[in-house]
Amino acid sequence: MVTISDVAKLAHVSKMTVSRVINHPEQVSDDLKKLVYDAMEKLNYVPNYAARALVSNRTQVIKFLILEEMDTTEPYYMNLLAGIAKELDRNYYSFQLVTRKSMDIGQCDGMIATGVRSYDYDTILKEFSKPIILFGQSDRGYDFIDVDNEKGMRLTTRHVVSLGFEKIYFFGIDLQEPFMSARLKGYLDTVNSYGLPNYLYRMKNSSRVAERNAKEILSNWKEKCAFVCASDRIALGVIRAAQSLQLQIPDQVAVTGFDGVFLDRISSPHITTIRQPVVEMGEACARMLLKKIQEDGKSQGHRFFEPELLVRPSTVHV
Amino acid sequence: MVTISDVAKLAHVSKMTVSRVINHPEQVSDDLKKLVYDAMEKLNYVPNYAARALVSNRTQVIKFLILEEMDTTEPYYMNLLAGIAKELDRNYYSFQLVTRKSMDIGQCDGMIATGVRSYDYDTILKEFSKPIILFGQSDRGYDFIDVDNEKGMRLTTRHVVSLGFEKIYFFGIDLQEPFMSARLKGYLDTVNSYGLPNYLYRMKNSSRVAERNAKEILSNWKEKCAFVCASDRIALGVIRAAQSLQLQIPDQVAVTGFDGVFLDRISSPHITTIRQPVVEMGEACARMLLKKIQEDGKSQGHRFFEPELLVRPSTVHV
DNA sequence: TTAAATTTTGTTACCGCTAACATGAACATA
DNA sequence: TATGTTCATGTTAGCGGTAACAAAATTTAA
Repeated sequence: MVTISDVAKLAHVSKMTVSRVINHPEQVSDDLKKLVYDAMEKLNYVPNYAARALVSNRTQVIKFLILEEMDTTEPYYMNLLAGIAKELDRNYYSFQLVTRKSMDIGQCDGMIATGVRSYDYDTILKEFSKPIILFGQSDRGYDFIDVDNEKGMRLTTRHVVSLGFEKIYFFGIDLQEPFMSARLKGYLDTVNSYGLPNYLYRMKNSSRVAERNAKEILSNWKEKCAFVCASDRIALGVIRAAQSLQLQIPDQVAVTGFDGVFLDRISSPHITTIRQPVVEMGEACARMLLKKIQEDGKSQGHRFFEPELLVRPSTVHV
Repeated sequence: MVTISDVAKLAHVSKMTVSRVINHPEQVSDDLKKLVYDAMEKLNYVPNYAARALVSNRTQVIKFLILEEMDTTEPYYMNLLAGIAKELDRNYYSFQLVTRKSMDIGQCDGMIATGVRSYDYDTILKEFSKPIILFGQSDRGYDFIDVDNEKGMRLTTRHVVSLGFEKIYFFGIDLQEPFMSARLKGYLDTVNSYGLPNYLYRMKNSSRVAERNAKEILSNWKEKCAFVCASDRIALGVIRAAQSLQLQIPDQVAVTGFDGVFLDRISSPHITTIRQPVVEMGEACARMLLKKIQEDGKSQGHRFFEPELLVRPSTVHV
């Protein structure tokens, strides 16, 4: 293994100068810097992060806490994880994937938490003293990253309005959480602004439940209608309901989802949905957390990502 | 932060004795051991893994290399990851999620690789000098973990035979890899053993492609037939094809999948499939890798997990 | 009883790196 | 020329832990 001492020897400088070149290059003269860089290159030097972690009293580990039941949300998280991983790699951090049960195991420099529900604040999050970033909007003053949920739902609702639908059902998730309130608001504001009536339904985020509910509504179908759903999973159920009742998609029934991760493309027909740039959001989470760690826990605020409407055959003919 | 020295002071012993209690307790007398344990408890001592990593020249990091396109396989990997994470947590290891591009970034003590194809051996794997475990069977002498693919396919094929189907299509994935050969063999051996003809199709692992192929076959449907598919994704396509042709599932057309992760339950009807115990397999991967690291790279052989047939409405009435 | 062997415990040095301080050179000021 | 002031570089010590050796305590053998 090549160490800082090897580099120092080859460059005929002290270890400290090499260390400075790496961490505070502005303090070193250009001549020496060049010598050191050349030596590093020649020896293929790679810093030892365990040593650095030891001296700076850090771990180079961050935790990713998933508080939701994972199998209801899997495909979504894999992308998020990929984004987080990408940014962490770049900074020589590694991560631990933890759940409620395993979150206390081992040390870390900070945490990204997702699937946080109201009741988690007092139990899980309060205990945690290291920097933390939430994935998913929060109204408790925590730093977070999320897509602009309200705007996303405005986009889908406006989309079906523009297609001439006047009976527009909202199929939401039965959670009293900020992201759902925002999506609901996006729907309500839009139908109100067009002077259309609203039809609110809230249910478990499950394709079967959505299928059942949609079937009931559609069983005595009379006029064309649209379902704007709070998730692709729910949209999937609605599509199946319409198909089993032999209703034409998208002419008699139009359906929109939310997320744009995986399920929208598994469905047939593909689902018009709001794409969340999940990978980029993962990167942003990691970046924000690393910055927060570096700045000694200073609050980083929040950031909403721009939602993107993907128009697909569940609302329009190709 | 509580260190080994704090414990030593409280227990009135040397640092070394504390270290020994942790790593080689058999070398310490019971009296001192008790003193040390009490002190550790009282102070809530947690070892510093960066320090340990430094002195033992390890990183406490393992990499998880995904060589497949991730969005074709996401749901599967999330579970695998969960399993790996669980076992690593227990051993105070963290991990890095890497791809072809990022695999050289940072150090590690070993790697778990998945989605490995024939051409990867000479390019990616040969370069890597640390212990490595493959997820997915291999015929190149690498240590690996997989489900018993051959047996899994025997189970689904035998299942549809037992339901009275005599025309049984095999919808495989167009990859010349050991796992596919094994699944194919499981199908062929079974139909042969019953004196039934075989019908082989191989295609991209995509529900759309499968849908198209199945539609062609089913468009002039005459007799009841079954499709044993090499993935749930392909099975999903076949089910959609049958439904769009108004064929009754499971009476006129029966369908089985493979994997039992996520997609089997997204489908309607749910898919009869082979459940792979993916979480446990992930744990096993991690355990095997840690053992290999500990034993200085010694070969660990391989392990096949038992596949489990899940019977669902895509082959039988509920 | 005493030397030798064995077990238990302590001391030292070092893993690779960096903060804090020490030194020395270059330049400005009086 | 003597005396600060900067700036660039080197020296020292220590982060928390463990291997290797040394010393002390105990057991065994003669």
